[in-house]
Order: sequence, then C-alpha cells, then structure tokens
Amino acid sequence: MSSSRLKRPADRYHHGDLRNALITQAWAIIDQRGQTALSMRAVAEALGVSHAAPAHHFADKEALLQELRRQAWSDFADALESAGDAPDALRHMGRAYVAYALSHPRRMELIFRSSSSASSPDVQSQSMRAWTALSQAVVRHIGPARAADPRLVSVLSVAAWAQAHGLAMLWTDVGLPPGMPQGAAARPLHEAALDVLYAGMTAVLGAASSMPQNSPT
Amino acid sequence: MSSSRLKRPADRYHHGDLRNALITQAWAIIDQRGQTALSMRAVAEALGVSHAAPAHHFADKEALLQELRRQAWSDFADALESAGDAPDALRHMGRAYVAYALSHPRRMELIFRSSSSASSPDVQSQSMRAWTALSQAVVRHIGPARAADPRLVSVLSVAAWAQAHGLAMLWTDVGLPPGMPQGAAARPLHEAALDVLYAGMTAVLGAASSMPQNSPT
DNA sequence: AGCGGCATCTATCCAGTGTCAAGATAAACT
DNA sequence: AGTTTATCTTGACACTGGATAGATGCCGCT
Repeated sequence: MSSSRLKRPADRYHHGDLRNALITQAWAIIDQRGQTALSMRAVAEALGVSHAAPAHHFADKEALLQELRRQAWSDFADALESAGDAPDALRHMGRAYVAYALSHPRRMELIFRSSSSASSPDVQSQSMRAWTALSQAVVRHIGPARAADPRLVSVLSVAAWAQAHGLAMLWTDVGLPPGMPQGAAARPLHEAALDVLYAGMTAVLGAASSMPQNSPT
Repeated sequence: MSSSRLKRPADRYHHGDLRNALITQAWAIIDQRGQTALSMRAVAEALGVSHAAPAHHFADKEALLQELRRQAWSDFADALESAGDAPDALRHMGRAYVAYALSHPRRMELIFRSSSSASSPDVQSQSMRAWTALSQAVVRHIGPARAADPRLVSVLSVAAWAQAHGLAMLWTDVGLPPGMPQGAAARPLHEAALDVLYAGMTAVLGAASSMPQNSPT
C-alpha cells in the first residue's frame, strides 16, 4: 500500500498503475465517507484522471464493487481464520466476527449488503473460506465423534454464524434500544449473549450424545 | 388500500390524495423491483403526475423513505406483537421474525439498511414497539422473579434478537453456503438453530439460579 | 354570489451520476 | 523504423434528485 504512484505524475498521459490506484482510492472514499459517496467520477477525479478512464479497467461500477467485495471478503476471512488458531477457537471466532464488524463497519456493508444475487466466483470462494473456518471451529469444538454427523455440524455452524452476525448488525447497524448500554459499553452484553449460545451448544451436545446419532429432526 | 383514486382522473389538475398515492405506488415499486428501482420520478410518472409534484408532499427522497420505513417497522412490529400472544411466545416470536423476513425481504432491506443514522422519532417509536414485544416475551419466558434482574433480561433479549436476525439475514441475504439445503429446505435447519439458542437460555437460567421457575421446553 | 389567499401541480433549469462512442497519446511489439 | 495495441481524453446521452417560477383550482371570507 501507499505506493509511490497513487496520484498520476500529472505530466504523463498514461497513469501506469491505474487499476490498483482506483481500488486504493475507492477504499479511501468508502472508509471515509461511506459507500454511497463512492462514484466512478469521484474516484477518477481524486486520481487526477478523466472521468471515463476507469471504464477501461472496470467495465461497470458493479465490476469495481465486485473487486472491492472480493477484497473485503478476503480480509474478513483472514480475520476469522487467524481466530481459528486459538484454543477455544469457536468462542474466539465469535468475538473476532463481532470485532471485525465493529472496526470495519463500512466494509461489512460492502460484504453483506451486496444485493447478494450473482456474486462472482472469486467472491464466492472467499466467502467460502469464511464458512469453512467457522465449520472447522465447530468441528474442533464438538470433537471428531460428533462431527461425523453432518447435520449437527450444519446446525451448530448456522447457529454460531447467525448469533455472531446478528450481534454485529445489532451493534453497528440497528443499535441497541435506548436504555441499554450504548457503544463500547455494550461489549459485555454481547459477550454474555454469545455465551448464551455456547451454553446452548453444550446443552444440545449433551442431549445429542444420549440419542442415536444422525437422527433427523 | 386499493383506493378508488390511485391514478389521477387525468382530467383533474389536482390529484386529491397524492401523498397516499405516492406511498402506495412506492411500495408497489419496491415490492416488485426492489429499493434501487425506487425513484421520485418513477413514482410520479406511474401516477401520471409531473416529476416535481412529490416534492410538495415529501421534501426529500429521504423524507419519503422515512415514511416507508416507519410503515415497514410498524408492520414488522405488528407481526412480532401478534406472535407474542401465543403460548411459548418467545419461540413463536423467533419463528415470526424469520418468517417475516422471508416473506417480505424487500421491506427488511428498508427496515435495516436504513443508513441507520438519524432515524425520525416516528421510526424510533415503531422500532421500540418491536423491542418491547421481544423483551416482554423474554420476561414471560423466564418468569417474574428472574425478570427482576434487568441485566438478565437485556442479555437474553439481545441474544434472541441477534439469533433471529442473523438467521433471517442468512436466509434472505447471504445465503447458506453450497452443500447446505437451500431455499425452503433450509427451514428445519433454521428451526434447529433457534432451538440451540433456547437450549442455551434454559441452561443459563439454570446456572443463574438453580430454582426452576416456569421452566420451558 | 364574487373574490382573494393558498395549497397544489406543471414547466424549466441545474448539478451530478453511469455509460457509450470517437479520437488522441504512448507504450509494446515486429 | 512502422504498426499494432493498450491506455487515456473529450464529448455526448439518458438518467437521477433538487430548486425555482408560474399555472391552476379549491376554500373560506366579505
């Protein structure tokens, strides 16, 4: 980052590395002023380049957004994966999920408010990394024997993802209702809410172990 | 709804009920083609009215969106409240939450992707209705004695909200990863995930005070 | 009844956006 | 060298939201 040639040398007709410069500048705009402030023309102007220059590197605005989304997913997956190294990986990952959303709220918008439909394969593969990191944490958490039941793994993964995601959205987007602690003071509340889920997981495991495995419904 | 005067009589200069017609038409556009397709001019044109006519009833596009958001929140709060009447209200409410998101995905966008900041008091009061419905369900679920602990109520409410919201987003927005059941087939998965949370709640309750009160499940 | 105030709607204009087509420039290749 | 190709500029179009000035007709007042 902070390459020596983000802004065009001004005397040169060709920028030289416009594609990367566009992406970097787009991130700068998003992180500062949010996704709605991102426009092709704004990015081009900030780089001292004509308004139609980006078109040669990104056919659409959507194409640019796809690349940004891919990078954001990749970054997000990195955060989850590195949390998977810790002992007590699952709980650690839940915290990492919420922490990431809290420190990169604009990127979360980009990641999840993506109009969902028709993501590029690149984006999908990055999001898949995040999912497998989560599933593996679940598997390690419940042990190999129980992990033989794919349905159990699915249910717990979905539950863990939903809880982390819901907490993150509640924190960054929706906001806790008045009367509850706001901002950083809400942290213990979220920790406790995560603990409720983990308590449920151990409870379910206890119930599952006394039952025939792989039982549907 | 379906008032006799949605479209202007065409011979009349004054529409007569333009404000309501604008709202109705805006909903039609949103439900059909999504929020991005909503433009002031499109609404006006669909009603056979000049593109600047809406400005007199809604100062901004944002003002129109605020009214739509208020209605969406109100509708959503209704759904939660009516779920609160059932016995086993909390579980029923979680299902209602997810079901609402599933049948009104466009409205959920409007409700939650609201740019969050600076909601009007009207919107806030409607969202407050949803929160109190949830909190009351929690209170009824854990019984009056434990409900005396406001922190416990907060934690469980946040956990329940997060789980329902996360599941809803996972279903409508993000999508389960390939390999897991898609679409309507994902329903039992979500039900099971909700059950994990409820199991956690009873586990936490048992730990908080080992005297069962109105024990669920 | 007539008349005037005022809410409502229309007609224009402006700034900003994404996108396309045609040309200018420079780098790369033979 | 000369030609080809990638890159960037210029200019245009269709769209958006927004502001302003004027036309229209409803409603209350005398």
